Amino acid sequence: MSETPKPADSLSGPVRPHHHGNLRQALITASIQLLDAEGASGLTLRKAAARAGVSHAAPAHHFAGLPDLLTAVATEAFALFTGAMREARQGAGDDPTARLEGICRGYIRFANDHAGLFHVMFLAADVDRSNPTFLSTSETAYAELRLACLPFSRQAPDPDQQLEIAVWSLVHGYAVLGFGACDPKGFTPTPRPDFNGLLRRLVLPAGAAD
Amino acid sequence: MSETPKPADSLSGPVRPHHHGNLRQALITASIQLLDAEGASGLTLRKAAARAGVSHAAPAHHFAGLPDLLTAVATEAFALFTGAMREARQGAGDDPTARLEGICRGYIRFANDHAGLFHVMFLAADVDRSNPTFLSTSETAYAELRLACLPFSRQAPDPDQQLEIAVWSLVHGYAVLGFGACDPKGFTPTPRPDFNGLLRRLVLPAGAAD
DNA sequence: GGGCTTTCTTGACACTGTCAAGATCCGGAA
DNA sequence: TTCCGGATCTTGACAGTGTCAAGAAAGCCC
Repeated sequence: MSETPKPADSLSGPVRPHHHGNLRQALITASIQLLDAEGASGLTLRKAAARAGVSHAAPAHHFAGLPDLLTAVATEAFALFTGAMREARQGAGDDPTARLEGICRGYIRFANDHAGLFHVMFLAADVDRSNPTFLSTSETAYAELRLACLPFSRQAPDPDQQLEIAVWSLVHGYAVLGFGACDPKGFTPTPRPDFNGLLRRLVLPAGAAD
Repeated sequence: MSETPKPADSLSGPVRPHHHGNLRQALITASIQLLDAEGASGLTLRKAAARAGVSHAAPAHHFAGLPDLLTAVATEAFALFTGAMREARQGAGDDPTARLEGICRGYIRFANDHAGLFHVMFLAADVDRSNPTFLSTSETAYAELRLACLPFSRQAPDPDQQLEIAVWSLVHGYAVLGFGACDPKGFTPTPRPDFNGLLRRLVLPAGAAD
Protein backbone atom coordinates (compact mmCIF):
# COMPACT_ATOMS: atom_id res chain seq x y z
CA MET A 1 0.00 0.00 0.00
CA SER A 2 2.56 2.66 1.03
CA GLU A 3 4.66 2.39 -2.05
CA THR A 4 7.58 4.75 -1.56
CA PRO A 5 9.67 4.96 -4.69
CA LYS A 6 13.34 4.79 -4.01
CA PRO A 7 15.62 7.72 -4.75
CA ALA A 8 17.60 7.23 -7.90
CA ASP A 9 20.98 7.54 -6.20
CA SER A 10 20.48 4.86 -3.57
CA LEU A 11 23.48 2.74 -4.34
CA SER A 12 23.01 -0.30 -2.15
CA GLY A 13 19.93 -2.37 -1.54
CA PRO A 14 17.71 -4.75 -3.47
CA VAL A 15 16.76 -2.43 -6.26
CA ARG A 16 14.95 -4.26 -9.00
CA PRO A 17 17.19 -4.42 -12.04
CA HIS A 18 15.95 -3.00 -15.25
CA HIS A 19 16.37 -6.32 -16.94
CA HIS A 20 14.26 -8.91 -15.27
CA GLY A 21 16.27 -11.89 -16.38
CA ASN A 22 13.65 -14.38 -17.35
CA LEU A 23 10.51 -12.35 -17.69
CA ARG A 24 8.89 -14.66 -20.18
CA GLN A 25 8.84 -17.58 -17.78
CA ALA A 26 7.93 -15.31 -14.88
CA LEU A 27 4.87 -14.11 -16.78
CA ILE A 28 3.76 -17.65 -17.52
CA THR A 29 4.18 -18.61 -13.86
CA ALA A 30 2.32 -15.52 -12.71
CA SER A 31 -0.47 -16.27 -15.16
CA ILE A 32 -0.88 -19.79 -13.82
CA GLN A 33 -0.99 -18.50 -10.26
CA LEU A 34 -3.63 -15.97 -11.24
CA LEU A 35 -5.73 -18.59 -12.99
CA ASP A 36 -5.51 -20.92 -10.01
CA ALA A 37 -6.34 -18.16 -7.57
CA GLU A 38 -9.03 -16.25 -9.40
CA GLY A 39 -10.39 -18.55 -12.07
CA ALA A 40 -10.57 -18.22 -15.80
CA SER A 41 -11.31 -14.51 -15.83
CA GLY A 42 -8.58 -13.71 -13.34
CA LEU A 43 -5.80 -13.70 -15.90
CA THR A 44 -4.99 -10.30 -17.27
CA LEU A 45 -1.92 -9.08 -19.04
CA ARG A 46 -1.61 -6.20 -16.65
CA LYS A 47 -2.12 -8.30 -13.54
CA ALA A 48 0.40 -10.86 -14.72
CA ALA A 49 2.86 -8.06 -15.39
CA ALA A 50 2.26 -6.56 -11.96
CA ARG A 51 2.74 -9.93 -10.30
CA ALA A 52 5.99 -10.37 -12.16
CA GLY A 53 7.04 -6.93 -10.97
CA VAL A 54 7.19 -5.14 -14.29
CA SER A 55 5.16 -2.44 -15.95
CA HIS A 56 1.98 -3.11 -17.82
CA ALA A 57 3.53 -2.95 -21.26
CA ALA A 58 6.59 -5.07 -20.59
CA PRO A 59 4.96 -8.35 -21.71
CA ALA A 60 4.68 -7.01 -25.23
CA HIS A 61 8.38 -7.72 -25.74
CA HIS A 62 7.96 -11.40 -24.92
CA PHE A 63 4.47 -12.17 -26.23
CA ALA A 64 2.90 -10.84 -29.36
CA GLY A 65 -0.32 -10.28 -27.44
CA LEU A 66 -2.70 -11.85 -25.00
CA PRO A 67 -3.44 -14.82 -27.30
CA ASP A 68 0.27 -15.55 -27.47
CA LEU A 69 0.57 -15.53 -23.68
CA LEU A 70 -2.51 -17.73 -23.38
CA THR A 71 -1.01 -20.22 -25.80
CA ALA A 72 2.18 -20.40 -23.76
CA VAL A 73 0.18 -20.79 -20.55
CA ALA A 74 -1.96 -23.53 -22.07
CA THR A 75 1.17 -25.33 -23.22
CA GLU A 76 2.71 -25.26 -19.77
CA ALA A 77 -0.61 -26.25 -18.25
CA PHE A 78 -0.74 -29.32 -20.46
CA ALA A 79 2.63 -30.34 -19.09
CA LEU A 80 1.29 -30.04 -15.55
CA PHE A 81 -1.78 -31.95 -16.65
CA THR A 82 0.29 -34.79 -18.01
CA GLY A 83 2.20 -34.89 -14.76
CA ALA A 84 -1.01 -35.10 -12.76
CA MET A 85 -2.31 -38.00 -14.82
CA ARG A 86 1.02 -39.76 -14.67
CA GLU A 87 1.20 -39.40 -10.93
CA ALA A 88 -2.32 -40.74 -10.52
CA ARG A 89 -1.46 -43.66 -12.76
CA GLN A 90 1.66 -44.55 -10.78
CA GLY A 91 -0.30 -44.56 -7.55
CA ALA A 92 -2.93 -46.90 -8.93
CA GLY A 93 -0.99 -50.13 -9.18
CA ASP A 94 -0.53 -52.49 -12.09
CA ASP A 95 -4.02 -53.70 -12.86
CA PRO A 96 -5.10 -52.28 -16.24
CA THR A 97 -8.53 -51.27 -15.02
CA ALA A 98 -7.16 -49.65 -11.88
CA ARG A 99 -4.58 -47.84 -13.96
CA LEU A 100 -7.11 -46.41 -16.39
CA GLU A 101 -9.33 -45.44 -13.50
CA GLY A 102 -6.41 -43.74 -11.83
CA ILE A 103 -5.60 -41.70 -14.90
CA CYS A 104 -9.19 -40.63 -15.26
CA ARG A 105 -9.27 -39.73 -11.60
CA GLY A 106 -6.22 -37.54 -12.19
CA TYR A 107 -7.92 -36.01 -15.22
CA ILE A 108 -11.07 -35.14 -13.29
CA ARG A 109 -9.23 -33.91 -10.24
CA PHE A 110 -7.02 -31.64 -12.33
CA ALA A 111 -10.09 -30.20 -14.02
CA ASN A 112 -11.64 -29.45 -10.65
CA ASP A 113 -8.56 -28.22 -8.84
CA HIS A 114 -7.36 -26.04 -11.70
CA ALA A 115 -10.57 -24.93 -13.34
CA GLY A 116 -9.02 -21.71 -14.61
CA LEU A 117 -6.11 -23.52 -16.19
CA PHE A 118 -8.40 -26.17 -17.61
CA HIS A 119 -10.52 -23.49 -19.21
CA VAL A 120 -7.52 -21.96 -20.92
CA MET A 121 -6.25 -25.35 -22.04
CA PHE A 122 -9.43 -26.58 -23.67
CA LEU A 123 -11.81 -23.69 -24.06
CA ALA A 124 -10.20 -20.28 -24.29
CA ALA A 125 -11.08 -18.98 -27.72
CA ASP A 126 -7.87 -17.17 -28.53
CA VAL A 127 -5.39 -19.92 -27.78
CA ASP A 128 -3.58 -20.88 -30.95
CA ARG A 129 -4.20 -24.60 -30.92
CA SER A 130 -2.21 -25.16 -34.07
CA ASN A 131 0.96 -23.91 -32.42
CA PRO A 132 3.52 -26.72 -32.80
CA THR A 133 4.74 -26.63 -29.20
CA PHE A 134 1.20 -26.59 -27.91
CA LEU A 135 0.28 -29.47 -30.18
CA SER A 136 3.14 -31.65 -29.12
CA THR A 137 2.57 -30.98 -25.42
CA SER A 138 -1.14 -31.65 -25.61
CA GLU A 139 -0.57 -34.82 -27.56
CA THR A 140 1.74 -36.03 -24.84
CA ALA A 141 -1.16 -35.72 -22.44
CA TYR A 142 -3.41 -37.58 -24.84
CA ALA A 143 -0.79 -40.31 -25.17
CA GLU A 144 -1.02 -40.95 -21.44
CA LEU A 145 -4.70 -41.73 -21.80
CA ARG A 146 -4.14 -43.72 -24.98
CA LEU A 147 -1.56 -45.94 -23.38
CA ALA A 148 -3.90 -46.81 -20.56
CA CYS A 149 -6.60 -47.74 -23.07
CA LEU A 150 -4.39 -50.23 -24.84
CA PRO A 151 -5.24 -53.26 -22.67
CA PHE A 152 -8.89 -52.81 -23.56
CA SER A 153 -8.40 -52.62 -27.29
CA ARG A 154 -10.62 -54.79 -29.43
CA GLN A 155 -7.83 -55.05 -31.93
CA ALA A 156 -5.20 -55.93 -29.31
CA PRO A 157 -2.32 -55.50 -29.35
CA ASP A 158 -3.07 -52.66 -31.76
CA PRO A 159 -4.59 -49.48 -30.37
CA ASP A 160 -8.33 -49.08 -30.57
CA GLN A 161 -8.85 -45.50 -31.65
CA GLN A 162 -12.59 -45.62 -31.23
CA LEU A 163 -12.18 -46.65 -27.63
CA GLU A 164 -9.61 -43.95 -26.99
CA ILE A 165 -11.94 -41.29 -28.28
CA ALA A 166 -14.81 -42.72 -26.28
CA VAL A 167 -12.87 -42.73 -23.04
CA TRP A 168 -11.50 -39.28 -23.66
CA SER A 169 -14.92 -37.89 -24.49
CA LEU A 170 -16.45 -39.61 -21.48
CA VAL A 171 -13.95 -38.39 -18.94
CA HIS A 172 -13.82 -34.92 -20.44
CA GLY A 173 -17.57 -34.55 -20.53
CA TYR A 174 -17.83 -35.87 -17.00
CA ALA A 175 -15.24 -33.40 -15.80
CA VAL A 176 -16.57 -30.41 -17.72
CA LEU A 177 -20.18 -31.01 -16.78
CA GLY A 178 -19.08 -30.96 -13.19
CA PHE A 179 -20.24 -34.40 -12.15
CA GLY A 180 -17.08 -34.95 -10.22
CA ALA A 181 -16.94 -31.49 -8.70
CA CYS A 182 -17.43 -30.76 -5.04
CA ASP A 183 -19.40 -27.72 -6.11
CA PRO A 184 -21.77 -28.99 -8.79
CA LYS A 185 -22.94 -26.67 -11.50
CA GLY A 186 -26.59 -26.86 -10.70
CA PHE A 187 -28.14 -29.62 -12.76
CA THR A 188 -26.08 -32.35 -11.18
CA PRO A 189 -28.38 -35.18 -10.14
CA THR A 190 -28.18 -36.82 -6.79
CA PRO A 191 -26.68 -39.11 -5.82
CA ARG A 192 -23.57 -38.06 -7.67
CA PRO A 193 -22.59 -40.84 -10.05
CA ASP A 194 -19.20 -42.43 -9.62
CA PHE A 195 -17.05 -42.20 -12.70
CA ASN A 196 -15.54 -45.66 -12.41
CA GLY A 197 -18.92 -47.23 -12.98
CA LEU A 198 -19.36 -45.25 -16.17
CA LEU A 199 -15.91 -46.17 -17.30
CA ARG A 200 -16.31 -49.88 -16.69
CA ARG A 201 -19.51 -49.77 -18.62
CA LEU A 202 -17.56 -48.56 -21.61
CA VAL A 203 -14.43 -50.67 -21.48
CA LEU A 204 -15.59 -53.95 -19.97
CA PRO A 205 -17.95 -56.52 -21.49
CA ALA A 206 -21.58 -56.02 -20.61
CA GLY A 207 -22.50 -57.56 -17.29
CA ALA A 208 -19.00 -57.36 -15.88
CA ALA A 209 -19.35 -53.78 -14.77
CA ASP A 210 -21.35 -54.51 -11.70
CA MET B 1 -46.60 3.69 -41.47
CA SER B 2 -43.63 5.39 -39.94
CA GLU B 3 -43.24 2.63 -37.43
CA THR B 4 -40.00 1.65 -35.89
CA PRO B 5 -39.04 -1.99 -36.55
CA LYS B 6 -40.64 -4.40 -34.15
CA PRO B 7 -38.74 -6.47 -31.66
CA ALA B 8 -38.69 -10.17 -32.23
CA ASP B 9 -41.68 -11.10 -30.12
CA SER B 10 -45.07 -9.47 -29.98
CA LEU B 11 -46.87 -10.43 -26.85
CA SER B 12 -50.23 -8.74 -26.77
CA GLY B 13 -51.13 -7.34 -30.14
CA PRO B 14 -50.52 -3.81 -31.34
CA VAL B 15 -50.37 -2.13 -27.94
CA ARG B 16 -46.73 -1.53 -27.35
CA PRO B 17 -45.47 0.50 -24.44
CA HIS B 18 -44.02 3.33 -26.32
CA HIS B 19 -40.36 3.73 -26.76
CA HIS B 20 -38.86 0.43 -27.59
CA GLY B 21 -41.41 -1.92 -26.28
CA ASN B 22 -39.89 -5.05 -24.88
CA LEU B 23 -36.27 -4.11 -24.58
CA ARG B 24 -35.47 -7.03 -22.35
CA GLN B 25 -36.38 -9.56 -25.02
CA ALA B 26 -34.75 -7.45 -27.71
CA LEU B 27 -31.50 -7.52 -25.78
CA ILE B 28 -31.64 -11.29 -25.41
CA THR B 29 -32.32 -11.69 -29.13
CA ALA B 30 -29.53 -9.30 -30.03
CA SER B 31 -27.17 -11.18 -27.73
CA ILE B 32 -27.95 -14.48 -29.39
CA GLN B 33 -27.38 -12.96 -32.81
CA LEU B 34 -24.06 -11.56 -31.67
CA LEU B 35 -22.96 -14.89 -30.23
CA ASP B 36 -23.92 -16.72 -33.40
CA ALA B 37 -22.21 -14.17 -35.59
CA GLU B 38 -19.04 -13.45 -33.66
CA GLY B 39 -18.54 -16.29 -31.23
CA ALA B 40 -18.30 -16.42 -27.50
CA SER B 41 -16.36 -13.19 -27.15
CA GLY B 42 -18.66 -11.28 -29.49
CA LEU B 43 -21.28 -10.60 -26.87
CA THR B 44 -20.92 -7.26 -25.17
CA LEU B 45 -23.42 -5.27 -23.20
CA ARG B 46 -22.72 -2.22 -25.30
CA LYS B 47 -22.91 -4.07 -28.60
CA ALA B 48 -26.16 -5.73 -27.63
CA ALA B 49 -27.55 -2.36 -26.62
CA ALA B 50 -26.45 -0.81 -29.90
CA ARG B 51 -28.01 -3.66 -31.87
CA ALA B 52 -31.25 -3.15 -29.98
CA GLY B 53 -31.06 0.55 -30.80
CA VAL B 54 -30.63 1.93 -27.30
CA SER B 55 -27.83 3.61 -25.43
CA HIS B 56 -25.06 1.75 -23.72
CA ALA B 57 -26.52 2.03 -20.23
CA ALA B 58 -30.10 1.13 -21.06
CA PRO B 59 -29.69 -2.59 -20.32
CA ALA B 60 -29.01 -1.80 -16.69
CA HIS B 61 -32.73 -1.29 -16.12
CA HIS B 62 -33.55 -4.79 -17.35
CA PHE B 63 -30.55 -6.79 -16.21
CA ALA B 64 -28.65 -6.39 -12.99
CA GLY B 65 -25.42 -6.72 -14.93
CA LEU B 66 -23.68 -8.74 -17.56
CA PRO B 67 -24.00 -12.00 -15.58
CA ASP B 68 -27.73 -11.48 -15.41
CA LEU B 69 -27.98 -10.98 -19.17
CA LEU B 70 -25.80 -14.03 -19.73
CA THR B 71 -28.07 -16.10 -17.53
CA ALA B 72 -31.12 -15.02 -19.51
CA VAL B 73 -29.33 -15.74 -22.78
CA ALA B 74 -28.24 -19.16 -21.57
CA THR B 75 -31.79 -19.93 -20.53
CA GLU B 76 -33.19 -19.02 -23.92
CA ALA B 77 -30.38 -20.92 -25.60
CA PHE B 78 -31.30 -24.05 -23.68
CA ALA B 79 -34.81 -23.79 -25.08
CA LEU B 80 -33.39 -23.62 -28.60
CA PHE B 81 -31.13 -26.52 -27.73
CA THR B 82 -34.05 -28.63 -26.58
CA GLY B 83 -35.83 -27.83 -29.81
CA ALA B 84 -32.83 -28.90 -31.88
CA MET B 85 -32.60 -32.23 -30.09
CA ARG B 86 -36.31 -32.79 -30.33
CA GLU B 87 -36.31 -32.08 -34.03
CA ALA B 88 -33.42 -34.45 -34.60
CA ARG B 89 -35.23 -37.11 -32.60
CA GLN B 90 -38.41 -36.77 -34.60
CA GLY B 91 -36.53 -37.13 -37.85
CA ALA B 92 -34.84 -40.33 -36.71
CA GLY B 93 -37.71 -42.75 -36.73
CA ASP B 94 -38.94 -45.09 -34.04
CA ASP B 95 -36.06 -47.43 -33.44
CA PRO B 96 -34.63 -46.73 -29.96
CA THR B 97 -31.04 -46.79 -31.14
CA ALA B 98 -31.77 -44.54 -34.10
CA ARG B 99 -33.65 -42.19 -31.82
CA LEU B 100 -30.82 -41.88 -29.31
CA GLU B 101 -28.37 -41.43 -32.14
CA GLY B 102 -30.57 -38.74 -33.60
CA ILE B 103 -30.70 -36.81 -30.36
CA CYS B 104 -26.96 -37.01 -29.97
CA ARG B 105 -26.55 -35.86 -33.54
CA GLY B 106 -28.72 -32.86 -32.71
CA TYR B 107 -26.64 -32.24 -29.60
CA ILE B 108 -23.36 -32.27 -31.49
CA ARG B 109 -24.68 -30.25 -34.40
CA PHE B 110 -26.03 -27.57 -32.09
CA ALA B 111 -22.68 -27.37 -30.33
CA ASN B 112 -20.95 -26.87 -33.66
CA ASP B 113 -23.43 -24.54 -35.28
CA HIS B 114 -23.87 -22.34 -32.23
CA ALA B 115 -20.49 -22.49 -30.57
CA GLY B 116 -20.91 -19.09 -28.97
CA LEU B 117 -24.27 -19.96 -27.51
CA PHE B 118 -23.00 -23.34 -26.39
CA HIS B 119 -20.13 -21.66 -24.60
CA VAL B 120 -22.47 -19.40 -22.69
CA MET B 121 -24.80 -22.27 -21.87
CA PHE B 122 -22.23 -24.61 -20.40
CA LEU B 123 -19.02 -22.75 -19.83
CA ALA B 124 -19.38 -19.03 -19.25
CA ALA B 125 -18.16 -18.44 -15.75
CA ASP B 126 -20.61 -15.77 -14.68
CA VAL B 127 -23.85 -17.45 -15.64
CA ASP B 128 -25.92 -18.06 -12.53
CA ARG B 129 -26.59 -21.75 -12.93
CA SER B 130 -28.67 -21.92 -9.79
CA ASN B 131 -31.24 -19.54 -11.25
CA PRO B 132 -34.60 -21.35 -11.08
CA THR B 133 -35.67 -20.51 -14.63
CA PHE B 134 -32.30 -21.54 -15.97
CA LEU B 135 -32.41 -24.74 -13.99
CA SER B 136 -35.83 -25.76 -15.19
CA THR B 137 -35.02 -24.98 -18.83
CA SER B 138 -31.74 -26.85 -18.77
CA GLU B 139 -33.37 -29.81 -17.09
CA THR B 140 -35.91 -29.95 -19.87
CA ALA B 141 -33.02 -30.41 -22.28
CA TYR B 142 -31.57 -33.10 -20.08
CA ALA B 143 -34.93 -34.84 -19.96
CA GLU B 144 -34.87 -35.20 -23.73
CA LEU B 145 -31.65 -37.16 -23.48
CA ARG B 146 -32.87 -39.12 -20.49
CA LEU B 147 -36.00 -40.25 -22.23
CA ALA B 148 -34.05 -41.60 -25.14
CA CYS B 149 -31.81 -43.55 -22.78
CA LEU B 150 -34.73 -45.34 -21.19
CA PRO B 151 -34.91 -48.29 -23.64
CA PHE B 152 -31.30 -49.12 -22.78
CA SER B 153 -31.75 -49.12 -19.03
CA ARG B 154 -30.38 -52.08 -17.13
CA GLN B 155 -33.17 -51.63 -14.60
CA ALA B 156 -35.88 -51.39 -17.25
CA PRO B 157 -38.49 -50.05 -17.13
CA ASP B 158 -36.91 -47.82 -14.49
CA PRO B 159 -34.40 -45.20 -15.62
CA ASP B 160 -30.72 -46.04 -15.43
CA GLN B 161 -29.09 -42.93 -14.06
CA GLN B 162 -25.59 -44.20 -14.53
CA LEU B 163 -26.26 -44.74 -18.21
CA GLU B 164 -27.79 -41.29 -18.59
CA ILE B 165 -24.75 -39.65 -17.09
CA ALA B 166 -22.48 -41.77 -19.24
CA VAL B 167 -24.28 -40.87 -22.46
CA TRP B 168 -24.45 -37.23 -21.52
CA SER B 169 -20.76 -37.09 -20.63
CA LEU B 170 -19.86 -38.96 -23.79
CA VAL B 171 -21.77 -36.77 -26.18
CA HIS B 172 -20.79 -33.59 -24.38
CA GLY B 173 -17.13 -34.47 -24.32
CA TYR B 174 -17.26 -35.49 -27.96
CA ALA B 175 -18.89 -32.20 -28.89
CA VAL B 176 -16.69 -30.00 -26.74
CA LEU B 177 -13.45 -31.65 -27.78
CA GLY B 178 -14.42 -30.92 -31.34
CA PHE B 179 -14.42 -34.46 -32.69
CA GLY B 180 -17.57 -33.78 -34.63
CA ALA B 181 -16.56 -30.34 -35.84
CA CYS B 182 -15.85 -29.46 -39.42
CA ASP B 183 -13.00 -27.32 -38.15
CA PRO B 184 -11.20 -29.50 -35.62
CA LYS B 185 -9.38 -27.91 -32.73
CA GLY B 186 -5.95 -29.22 -33.58
CA PHE B 187 -5.43 -32.51 -31.79
CA THR B 188 -8.24 -34.27 -33.56
CA PRO B 189 -6.97 -37.57 -34.88
CA THR B 190 -7.62 -38.77 -38.36
CA PRO B 191 -9.78 -40.38 -39.51
CA ARG B 192 -12.43 -38.56 -37.53
CA PRO B 193 -14.30 -41.07 -35.39
CA ASP B 194 -17.99 -41.46 -35.92
CA PHE B 195 -20.01 -40.81 -32.78
CA ASN B 196 -22.54 -43.56 -33.33
CA GLY B 197 -19.85 -46.17 -32.97
CA LEU B 198 -18.84 -44.73 -29.62
CA LEU B 199 -22.43 -44.59 -28.51
CA ARG B 200 -23.24 -48.17 -29.46
CA ARG B 201 -20.20 -49.28 -27.57
CA LEU B 202 -21.69 -47.75 -24.45
CA VAL B 203 -25.33 -48.72 -24.73
CA LEU B 204 -25.28 -52.06 -26.52
CA PRO B 205 -23.91 -55.37 -25.29
CA ALA B 206 -20.29 -56.00 -26.18
CA GLY B 207 -19.89 -57.46 -29.60
CA ALA B 208 -23.12 -56.02 -30.94
CA ALA B 209 -21.61 -52.64 -31.72
CA ASP B 210 -19.76 -53.74 -34.79
C1' DG C 1 -52.89 19.00 -14.65
C1' DG C 2 -49.60 17.11 -10.89
C1' DG C 3 -46.92 13.92 -9.07
C1' DC C 4 -44.57 9.33 -9.46
C1' DT C 5 -42.42 5.55 -11.54
C1' DT C 6 -40.31 3.38 -15.26
C1' DT C 7 -37.40 3.87 -19.09
C1' DC C 8 -33.68 5.68 -21.39
C1' DT C 9 -29.58 9.13 -22.13
C1' DT C 10 -25.47 11.33 -20.98
C1' DG C 11 -21.29 11.46 -18.66
C1' DA C 12 -17.95 9.65 -15.84
C1' DC C 13 -14.86 6.09 -13.66
C1' DA C 14 -11.68 2.15 -13.39
C1' DC C 15 -10.21 -1.49 -15.91
C1' DT C 16 -8.72 -4.00 -20.13
C1' DG C 17 -5.29 -4.82 -24.46
C1' DT C 18 -2.42 -2.44 -27.51
C1' DC C 19 0.57 0.96 -29.57
C1' DA C 20 4.26 4.80 -29.69
C1' DA C 21 8.04 7.08 -27.79
C1' DG C 22 11.57 7.36 -24.65
C1' DA C 23 14.62 5.68 -20.84
C1' DT C 24 17.76 2.12 -19.27
C1' DC C 25 20.97 -1.46 -19.48
C1' DC C 26 23.65 -5.47 -21.57
C1' DG C 27 27.13 -7.00 -24.78
C1' DG C 28 30.27 -6.63 -28.24
C1' DA C 29 33.43 -3.76 -31.09
C1' DA C 30 37.06 -0.25 -31.50
C1' DT D 1 38.97 1.29 -21.50
C1' DT D 2 35.07 3.88 -24.30
C1' DC D 3 31.36 3.75 -27.29
C1' DC D 4 27.34 2.36 -29.63
C1' DG D 5 23.60 -0.86 -31.20
C1' DG D 6 19.95 -3.40 -29.76
C1' DA D 7 17.33 -5.71 -26.41
C1' DT D 8 14.58 -4.64 -22.49
C1' DC D 9 11.55 -2.03 -19.76
C1' DT D 10 8.73 2.43 -18.55
C1' DT D 11 5.60 6.01 -19.32
C1' DG D 12 1.75 7.78 -21.57
C1' DA D 13 -1.94 7.49 -24.56
C1' DC D 14 -6.01 5.41 -27.04
C1' DA D 15 -10.35 2.85 -27.81
C1' DG D 16 -13.04 -0.54 -25.83
C1' DT D 17 -15.30 -2.81 -21.79
C1' DG D 18 -18.87 -2.96 -17.44
C1' DT D 19 -20.86 -0.14 -14.10
C1' DC D 20 -22.54 3.74 -11.54
C1' DA D 21 -24.79 8.54 -10.85
C1' DA D 22 -27.54 12.18 -12.35
C1' DG D 23 -30.88 13.93 -15.31
C1' DA D 24 -34.39 13.96 -19.19
C1' DA D 25 -38.51 11.90 -21.39
C1' DA D 26 -42.62 9.28 -21.45
C1' DG D 27 -46.41 6.56 -19.48
C1' DC D 28 -49.63 5.86 -15.47
C1' DC D 29 -52.60 6.88 -11.73
C1' DC D 30 -54.69 10.27 -8.68
